[in-house]
Amino acid sequence: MKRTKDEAEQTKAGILDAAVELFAEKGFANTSLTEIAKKAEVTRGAIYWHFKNKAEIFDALHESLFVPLTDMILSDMNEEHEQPLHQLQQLCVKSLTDLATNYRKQLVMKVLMVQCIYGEELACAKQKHDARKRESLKLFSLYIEKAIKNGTLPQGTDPEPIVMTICFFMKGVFVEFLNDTAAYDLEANAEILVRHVFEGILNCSSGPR
Amino acid sequence: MKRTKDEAEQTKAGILDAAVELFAEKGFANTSLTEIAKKAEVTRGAIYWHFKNKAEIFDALHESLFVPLTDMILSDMNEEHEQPLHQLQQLCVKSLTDLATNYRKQLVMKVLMVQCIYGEELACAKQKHDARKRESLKLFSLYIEKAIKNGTLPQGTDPEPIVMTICFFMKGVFVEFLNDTAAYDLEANAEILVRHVFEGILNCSSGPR
DNA sequence: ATAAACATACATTCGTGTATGTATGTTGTC
DNA sequence: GACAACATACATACACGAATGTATGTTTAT
Repeated sequence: MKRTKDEAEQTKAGILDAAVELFAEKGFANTSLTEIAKKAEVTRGAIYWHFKNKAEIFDALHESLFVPLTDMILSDMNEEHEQPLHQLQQLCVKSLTDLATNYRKQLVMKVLMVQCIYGEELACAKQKHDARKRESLKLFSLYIEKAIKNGTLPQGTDPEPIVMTICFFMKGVFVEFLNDTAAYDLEANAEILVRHVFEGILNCSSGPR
Repeated sequence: MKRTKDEAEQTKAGILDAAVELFAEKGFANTSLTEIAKKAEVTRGAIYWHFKNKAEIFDALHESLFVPLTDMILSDMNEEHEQPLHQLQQLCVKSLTDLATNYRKQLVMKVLMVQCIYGEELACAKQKHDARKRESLKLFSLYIEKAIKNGTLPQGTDPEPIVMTICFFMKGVFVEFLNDTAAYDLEANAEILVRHVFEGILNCSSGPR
């Protein structure tokens, strides 16, 4: 029972859809290929045709998300802004509101950030994940250094604790929000939350106690 | 081969030690009772004697950690402080430095916060976990409301976004630090990090832009 | 003696991976 | 444009190991 090429792509997409929902609900390790097949209304044969194994499904989800993300950040970097800190601040707000309004992204991010454990099986995915993180850390540092040269932050400021603060905070928001999407109105509060942190950084650097 | 009572308690502790290290390293789901038994130099029979199943080992680890924690917080609450926000700030710093200097706590917290997935198997533990979280959320709110009555924060301030900010931030620090303990010098940076956030809250509430 | 504190052995389930079957789309050829 | 030849897109069936839970054996403290 061979299908046409379009139909095949459709079943592959269906498998991914079923997988991401099950992963997000029960976790990667607690989801079997049998369950995925059942939800996608195919057999395990179909899954093994399109993917090498369960880890490759995970990889496909991972890849589907991070390609558009890096594009967004890079295009933002190109726009020279006279207030680098505000630019970074807006980037943070944007990524939060984006998350809050994009259901698919919520599902995938939940799988990647809270519903999986990067052990042996996902070693390959973990490497990519860490690489992405290092990239964004560098980007953050760039913004901060720009702000120091610019004069927004005082000369001689150490960028590292600032980057750490922003990073940790953003991570916390992601994890907590994804853990129970209905518990917080992230879209409404994103700007206030981010402002809290950035005001603190500004205030702390200019006049430490 | 029956052992004396002390010896029995010792083997039970040995099982817990082996379990927490394996859980922290490879994750709860990716660790089998056979591996735990091997590391603890006992057989699975010993494990099933002391624990009903793997979930009960998890539960024991969970319980061992949170009893001292709540004690600490409650004793802190009893000391009436004239600056509630500073009190909360110091509590945050203390819990971070405490984490940074307590290896055992790092292991257990890593298991609880990043190396496990709360599915069916751990439903019981999840309930307790959530209850603890709600408690600490209430406590946080109490501090903030105190600060508002006290005048440290302006009248009419909404406590919720403030609590959210602190919560999210602390969660992020925990998760990121536990994810790679060697990557950050948390003990050295705890105070600066926390100060960033609290300064931001103060500054934001008194004079919003 | 008896029950605690395990070790050993066994049954059973579950998930994976692979091998194979099979029906259908696709392509080249005349 | 029709038909063979082949590749594709799965479904089915089976073999295998791994993990769990339990039943039972064995030793020793009390």
